[in-house]
Amino acid sequence: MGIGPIDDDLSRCACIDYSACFNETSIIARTINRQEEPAMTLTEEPSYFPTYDSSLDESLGGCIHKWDINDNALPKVKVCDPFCEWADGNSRYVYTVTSEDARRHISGWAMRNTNNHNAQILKKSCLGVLVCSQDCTTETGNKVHLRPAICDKARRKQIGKTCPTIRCRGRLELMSCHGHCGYPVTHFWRHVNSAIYFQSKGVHDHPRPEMKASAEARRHQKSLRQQHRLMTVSFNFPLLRMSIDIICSCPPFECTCRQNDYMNRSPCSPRRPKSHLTPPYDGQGLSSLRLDIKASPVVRHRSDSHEHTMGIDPFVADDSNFISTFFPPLNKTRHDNIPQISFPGQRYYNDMPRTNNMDYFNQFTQTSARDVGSDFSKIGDYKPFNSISEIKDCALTNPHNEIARIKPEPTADSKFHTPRQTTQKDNFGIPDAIYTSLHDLMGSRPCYDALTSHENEPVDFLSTFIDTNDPSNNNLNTFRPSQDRYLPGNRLPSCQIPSSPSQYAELKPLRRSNDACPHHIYEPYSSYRQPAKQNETTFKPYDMMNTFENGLLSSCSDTLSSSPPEKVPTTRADSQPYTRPCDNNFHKMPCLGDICQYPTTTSCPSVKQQLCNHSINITLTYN
DNA sequence: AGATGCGGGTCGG
DNA sequence: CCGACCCGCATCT
Ligand SMILES: [Zn+2]
Ligand SMILES: [Zn+2]
Repeated sequence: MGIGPIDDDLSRCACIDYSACFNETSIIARTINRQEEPAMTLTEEPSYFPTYDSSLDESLGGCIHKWDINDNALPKVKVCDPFCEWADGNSRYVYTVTSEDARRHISGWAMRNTNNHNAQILKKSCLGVLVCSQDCTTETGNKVHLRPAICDKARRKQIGKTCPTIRCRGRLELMSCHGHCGYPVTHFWRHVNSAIYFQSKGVHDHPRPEMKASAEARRHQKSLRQQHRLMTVSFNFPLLRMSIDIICSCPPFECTCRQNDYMNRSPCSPRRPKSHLTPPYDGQGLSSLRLDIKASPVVRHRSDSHEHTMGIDPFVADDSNFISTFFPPLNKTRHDNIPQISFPGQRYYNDMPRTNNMDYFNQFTQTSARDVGSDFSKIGDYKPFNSISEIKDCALTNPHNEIARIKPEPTADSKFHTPRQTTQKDNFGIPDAIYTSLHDLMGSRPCYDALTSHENEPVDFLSTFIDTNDPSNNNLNTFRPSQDRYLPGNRLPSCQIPSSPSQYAELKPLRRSNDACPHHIYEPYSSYRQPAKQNETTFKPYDMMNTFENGLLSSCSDTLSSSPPEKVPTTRADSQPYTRPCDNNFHKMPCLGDICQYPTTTSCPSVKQQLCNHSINITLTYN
């Protein structure tokens, strides 16, 4: 049989150096040869490759097994074979039970389970490979050889999808395997004699699919994108209601959230919002997360890409960072490397007659204030700002303003005084309706960074974190910003527990579900650190523009990633310590330190996990 | 969601 | 009867 010698060589290669001999040419050659072969039955395996075993030499790889997987008794072996991921041909191996790959019946080929009505022998058949209908070549010069999903349903979804190659309009097609007399190549696994016996029948007549890890990584990316789509913003003017959900990204049935009490949430259900941070709007008081925008054409913003998030700084060195983020000026000259983005309500914004973005900001804030009460007069008069600097001046000269420019009328009715309103905190001139929204959205700290633009501004950053009127936060007086060396302008604190300075856990990407958390979340300081050339403005840690571009907001990790990471030594021994309150209430408070570092002896790792497992879902509803 | 394994059932040779 | 194959279910990651 002409096919014999060829496959003999290939099978030996499969044990030794498979990649060196298995290529497209050999596949074609074998395919042609097999087509010239007379028909054979599937049960005549020994005659299919008559010279296979006898031609093997132990010196060529040790493939000397002559048993068949169906034999009643399989011979015991003294030395097990090294695991072969790309077994092909009529190959047989005996693996040790300590081989994880063997235990899991791993194969580079996409093998699906096949019922052979024999519980003793696990049978799998090859699914082939997904190829591009136009047989395109990727930018790296490779052909598209995707791994078919093992799940039938998932595989059906794969077929027909657009080729992943950029600028290729081809569709994914399934190149089936016919390597075993027209049927797919089959693998057999049998656990006996304290070993794992493997046998392959047939020769794959198709290229190898991508590695399993590669397919899993792609699937993971897909899931991340889907998660971003959840953040899609719907704009249906005029009434906007903003609510915030904490979305759990724990794998279903593996939710670890119930182990924690971060943000005082109840145990979550898979794929369901865990809770609403949004205080329910009762139509009486000021709902901090309720905004209003005047009527406009319906705009639906959908973005599922955030590739440009990293390394782009939309916050140029002017003072309209915050405002222009939400309401960018139409004629503003932007940095060349800054992509022009779309944002929710852009059409309305673009169509709005005005001279600068302040008009829109004022209108935005005014209508926001109007909406927070059923009767605008109950809230107070609104004095529009004339400039961004005025906003900041207001913030600086009125560090404990109740609501900048929105002065509630004195009233005995406490229903108009939500904790947000009565809290003496620096809103940076941003009306509470917006400020508190951002405050809640960004876990306080990014909001602070976004709202300040001069590194030497006196700030009470702590007040931006928490409600200091809350009696449960009294002990926060010990919580002071440090003169942190990581940041220009000493603008970021370094969270440290003085009593255990050496017990900081390096935050590394966690395995499994926590891999969804980008690594840069663990290097928050690198995100905050400014390139030297950008010394005119200190902030850029929080990229609100990209936040909107990405569907308003993705997760805590994304909000902390905006600049090209400039590695900063993370030596913590010399960082300025501050006392981090450790009562239960405080642990509910978002804190930059929560993102940065934790003592290993506290429950902070669980919080760390929370930060990775959760994203914030903002829903904007326009009536 | 998808991988993986199990097993009932069907169909054609 | 055998092997391929479909499908649903359960479990795990
Ligand atoms: Zn293609
Ligand atoms: Zn195959």
